[in-house]
Amino acid sequence: MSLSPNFQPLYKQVYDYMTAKLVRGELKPSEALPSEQALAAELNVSQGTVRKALDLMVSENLLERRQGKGTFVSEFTQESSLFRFFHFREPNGSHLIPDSKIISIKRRACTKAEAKHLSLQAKEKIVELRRVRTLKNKPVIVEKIIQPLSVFPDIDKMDDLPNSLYTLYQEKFAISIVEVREELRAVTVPSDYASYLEIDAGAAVLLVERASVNIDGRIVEWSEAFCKTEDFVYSVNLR
Amino acid sequence: MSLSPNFQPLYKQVYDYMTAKLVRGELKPSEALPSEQALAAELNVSQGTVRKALDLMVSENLLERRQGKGTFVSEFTQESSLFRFFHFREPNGSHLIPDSKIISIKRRACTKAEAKHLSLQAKEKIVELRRVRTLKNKPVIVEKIIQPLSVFPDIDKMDDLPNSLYTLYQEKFAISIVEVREELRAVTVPSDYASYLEIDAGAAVLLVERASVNIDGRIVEWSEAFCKTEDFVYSVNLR
DNA sequence: CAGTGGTCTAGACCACCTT
DNA sequence: AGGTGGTCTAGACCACTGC
Repeated sequence: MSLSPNFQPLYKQVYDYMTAKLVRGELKPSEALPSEQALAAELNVSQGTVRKALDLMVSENLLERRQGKGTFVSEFTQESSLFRFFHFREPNGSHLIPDSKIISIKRRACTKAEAKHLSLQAKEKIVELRRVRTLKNKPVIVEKIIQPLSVFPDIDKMDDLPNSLYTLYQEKFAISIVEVREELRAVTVPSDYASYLEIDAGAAVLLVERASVNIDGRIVEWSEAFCKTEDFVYSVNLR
Repeated sequence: MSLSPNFQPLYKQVYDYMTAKLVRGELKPSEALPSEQALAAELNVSQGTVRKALDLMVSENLLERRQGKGTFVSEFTQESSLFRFFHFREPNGSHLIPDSKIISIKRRACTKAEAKHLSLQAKEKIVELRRVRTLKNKPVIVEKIIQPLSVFPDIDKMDDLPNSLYTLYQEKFAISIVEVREELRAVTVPSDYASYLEIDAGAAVLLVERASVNIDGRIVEWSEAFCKTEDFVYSVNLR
C-alpha cells in the first residue's frame, strides 16, 4: 500500500487514509488497528508519523489507545462516551440518562424545512419518530426525530428501538455520529406537548434543535426536543 | 533552570512550568515565548519535548504558534477568539456581539449561594453588576454578574466598563478566563426583568448560569443571564 | 517473555518570516 | 541569510498487557 502523492503532510495523508477506512466501514467500532510499527511498514513512513496521525484521530474521539494493548476504533456506545452528546443532568451534578417511550412512528415525505436541514431531495421519504423521555417516572423531554429512509432503510419496521439511537445507528446502519450542532431557545410549550410533559399550557420549556453529523460529514438526523428544565438542566463546559 | 524531579513525564513538567509562568503573570498576553531551541537548552530537554509541551498548551488555547515568527501567549481578546465563550447568534448563523448598557453597580456582602459558587468566605465583599444587552437597539439579554472584590479590587470604581469584560479582566486584573461552565434552563421572565427585555410578564426566556474559570483553576466570576430567544439563539457545536 | 503504546532524543530538511 | 516553527526519521528505553 502506498499513499497518493499530494502536497499534504505525510501524517495528514495517513490521517485521511485511516479516516476513509472508518468511513467505508472497513474498520468497525471496538476493532483493533494494526500496531503503529505495522502501519508504518505498510505505508512506508516512520512510526512517529503514524503516531502523529493517530494522535489526531484520538483527539477527535475516533480512536482510543490502550497502553500495552493497542489502538482501537472508538465504541461510541461505551459507558465512558455515553454522555458525550447528552448534556442534560440534574442540578446537583449527577448524570442520569432518562428512559424513553415511543409515542408514534410515521413514514412520510419530508417538509421543505426538513429537506433543507438534512440536504434532501424534495418529497424524499423520511421517518418521524416521537418519544417521551422520563426520569424517575416523571416526563422531562418530548422529542421529534427526523430520519431519512435513504440513510436508515426500514428503520420504522424494527421491533424495538433502543433508548440510545446512536448505538443503533452504529450497529445496524454503519452511521457513526461524531458531531452534533444544537440551537437552544426558550419557548412556551406547544399545546400538543404540554400533556406529555405534564405541565400547564403556557409554561416555559427549553427547545433544543439538533443536527447530527456522520463521520463522513453528512447531516443524517434532525431533531427537536422540548425539555422541562425544572429538575433537569442543560449543561455545557467550554474551554 | 532545571526541572523538579517528579515522576511526571518530562513534557508534562515543561507544561506545568510554562503554565505556572502564565498563571503568575510572568508571561503576558501577546508576548513571544523564547524559541523552542532556547527553551530546550534552558530546561535541559530536547526540542521535541518542549514542542510536545507547547502543543498541549496550544490545544488548550493558552498559546498560539505563528510559523516563522514564534510562539505567543494567547490574546483572548483578539477578533479570532472573541466568540470563544459567546454562544448566542442569529438563527441565520451570523455572529453579532450585542452592545451593553449598565443598569446598576452595587458593592455588597455575598449571599450564601454566591459564596458557594465562587468559593468565598461568608459575607465576603462582592460587586453585583447588572447590564442589558441590545442588538439593533432591541434588548436581548439582561445579566447579573457577581465579581469578588478580592479578585477584582475596586472594579466598581472604574470609569467605564467595556462591552467585553474578559478583556478588562486580562488587562487590568491579570485574570485569564480559560473555561466557562454553563447551566441552561427555560423560565418565565422575572417580573423586574420583563421591562428591560420589553416583553410581557410570563414570557419564556432562557436562563444561562455561568461560572468563569481563571487559568489557575479558580472560579472568579458568577453570572445569570436572562435571554429573549426570539431572534437570537444559543448555539453549540460538540465533537 | 514478547508485543504494544508512551516518552525522549538528535539530527535532518522544509516553509515561512524578517532584515 | 539567519531564525523560527513544521515535518519526518531512526533508534533508544520505559510501562503496561497478556501469555
